[in-house]
Amino acid sequence: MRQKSVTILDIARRVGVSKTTISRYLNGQYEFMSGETRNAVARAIEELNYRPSYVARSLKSKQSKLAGIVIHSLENHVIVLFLRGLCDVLYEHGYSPIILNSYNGEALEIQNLLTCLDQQVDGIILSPSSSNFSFYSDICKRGTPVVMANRYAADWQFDAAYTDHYAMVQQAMNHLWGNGYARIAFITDNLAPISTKAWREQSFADFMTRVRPGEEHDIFYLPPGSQQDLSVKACQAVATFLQRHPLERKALVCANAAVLCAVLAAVQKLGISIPAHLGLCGYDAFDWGALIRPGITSLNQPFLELGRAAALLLMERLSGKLPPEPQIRKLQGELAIRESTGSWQSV
Amino acid sequence: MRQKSVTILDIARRVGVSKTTISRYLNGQYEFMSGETRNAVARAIEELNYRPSYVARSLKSKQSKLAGIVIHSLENHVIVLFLRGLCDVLYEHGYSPIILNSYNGEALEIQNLLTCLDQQVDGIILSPSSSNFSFYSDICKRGTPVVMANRYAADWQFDAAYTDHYAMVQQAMNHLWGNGYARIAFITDNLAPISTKAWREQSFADFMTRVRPGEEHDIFYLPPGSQQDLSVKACQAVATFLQRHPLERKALVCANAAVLCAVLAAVQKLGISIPAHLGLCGYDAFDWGALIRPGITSLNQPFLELGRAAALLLMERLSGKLPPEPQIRKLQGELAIRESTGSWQSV
DNA sequence: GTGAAAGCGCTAACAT
DNA sequence: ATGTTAGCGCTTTCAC
Repeated sequence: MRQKSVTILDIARRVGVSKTTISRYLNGQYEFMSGETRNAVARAIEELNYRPSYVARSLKSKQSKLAGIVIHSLENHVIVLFLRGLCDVLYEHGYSPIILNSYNGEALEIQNLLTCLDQQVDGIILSPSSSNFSFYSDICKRGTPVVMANRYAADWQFDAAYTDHYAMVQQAMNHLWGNGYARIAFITDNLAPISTKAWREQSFADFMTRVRPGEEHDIFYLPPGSQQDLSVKACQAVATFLQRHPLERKALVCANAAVLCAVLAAVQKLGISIPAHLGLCGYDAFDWGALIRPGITSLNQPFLELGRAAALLLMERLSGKLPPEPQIRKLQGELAIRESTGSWQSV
Repeated sequence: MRQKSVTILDIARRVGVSKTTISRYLNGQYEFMSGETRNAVARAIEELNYRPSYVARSLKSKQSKLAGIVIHSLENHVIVLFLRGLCDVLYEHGYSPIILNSYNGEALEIQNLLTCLDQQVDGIILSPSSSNFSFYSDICKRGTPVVMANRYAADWQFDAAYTDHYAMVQQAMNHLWGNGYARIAFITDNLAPISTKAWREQSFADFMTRVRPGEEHDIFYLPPGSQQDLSVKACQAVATFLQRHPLERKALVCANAAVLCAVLAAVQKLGISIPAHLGLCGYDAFDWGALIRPGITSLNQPFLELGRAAALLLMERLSGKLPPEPQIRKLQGELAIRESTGSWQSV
């Protein structure tokens, strides 16, 4: 059975003052009481093991000290870095995160946002499942601050923290091209029209247009589907690419970790040797990128910092110290160079 | 500015009934109103876009629909599986998780538990940072149900969901011994005295005592420290083990993923070939265990199911349908067999 | 079938 | 420096 909890009134009675004084004490307004009562209150709180109720507090003051985290998916393991980054700064500011998984679905995402509002969160960090934002503005009208994370659209009127995917892919392209890979292909999947994925592709296309003006780009799309399907399609893509440019040094840039995995499976199945036959650059292949032989060169998003930045942005917004315009925090990723994009050995 | 939200009173006024009726409607007590009013209320709620406030509700009824998740650490990537499992069933039951990271620290863990109580969560799922439970019973006295996850101690008076590590290690030992590995060593780290880690060691020791009665066990302890330190110590351990039994077929069982990584680094540095010179069995090496060449045989904990089981246990406890005695859900892990424990090729 | 009224634990405007 | 009082939005007892 739930123990009857001690309230502000119990403290007040014990000290022999009114609830107001206790409330003031709790809110640090010590200038409104004598040092004597202040001590007495402190002692009573200690003795009765009193803890203020956030629920009662937020009913009145509209401050729940809760932050809603609505996340597109909890499928990818690296997302935990993002979560940790969030937690790091939320805790520091006395906030607790309510984590809601959208399972990559828009309907659930909306549900989750509503749940946040229902629970009276002070602010929301939204890592959206798509770039469709029609509903988000509705939420915004409710007055709860929203920070967009990991995704971005120029016409959003939201604070946002995201990775500069364009710059990341440029970095990889420069590295590959500079290392003598004359033919570079891009391989991506065809999932939801996500802004950041489009950027990666655009970045690739822009680079190729610059270094090989007028030529068609080697770009491959993996259809949505099971891991199995993906791997079959990846085989075809890799084989096609290799045949298309028999005499030149080739490299493949993967648009994300799932695609990378499919390509790795394909490479193994086809008996292709990396980087001898094909250079390979992955995406978000953190620790395991280094464990594999050969090590996989990878574009790594700064997930921890992304989480930190998003949470910090929310905290700043809640503090009211930010100008009213949406604030943007664009973070740079890192190219971890390993053997898979090394020099050409022999075919 | 926060938009003034529509309350139960607004609905009541619009329909021309009292707050009570609306409240009854919200709680599904339709037997207390005419079908007519019932429809009218439904319409008004729809039209005014009303959403009940969980905060107000929980102030009165002590039901926040919040579950506190206090997790020992957010460092390991696989923990996300556990979280997802939790979320899966919490959402299903209309609960939202507040996730609190203890950063492997007992003080923070206590903080987190208090935060849970402060936020009036209906129940807590605690993945403890140690087996020291003196404080937990205090929490329990407050009346908030607690489910222990991932750790277990026989004298805890808590519901619990955890992996049967003893059986898992036995599985690995049987596999190795059956495959002709005559010398099997166990390598673990020396961190917090965690029940589950002790079991793994015990399971190893019991097996060895059975198959090699009277002989000393090959067991190695890695000291706490940086990734670097770990790797140096792992080198020593591996080298020692190899020298100790020059003529026999040898295998190493790693107590967890961190140790496995250190051993992999050591193996690479020492130029040892797996499984030719040394069989290797990891722990919790999920996807990447299969990507590495050779693939790493691994004992995998059922994290997703663990999360599900813990959450389900909490839901059942909250429903009041469970007998008062602590309930235990012991889950079986799986041995994923790959090349690293394959047949002996040559030395 | 429906409503009035008290109150959950706290805050804050307005006294004194 | 401290108290009175009226809520916050909802639930619930009791009355009609």
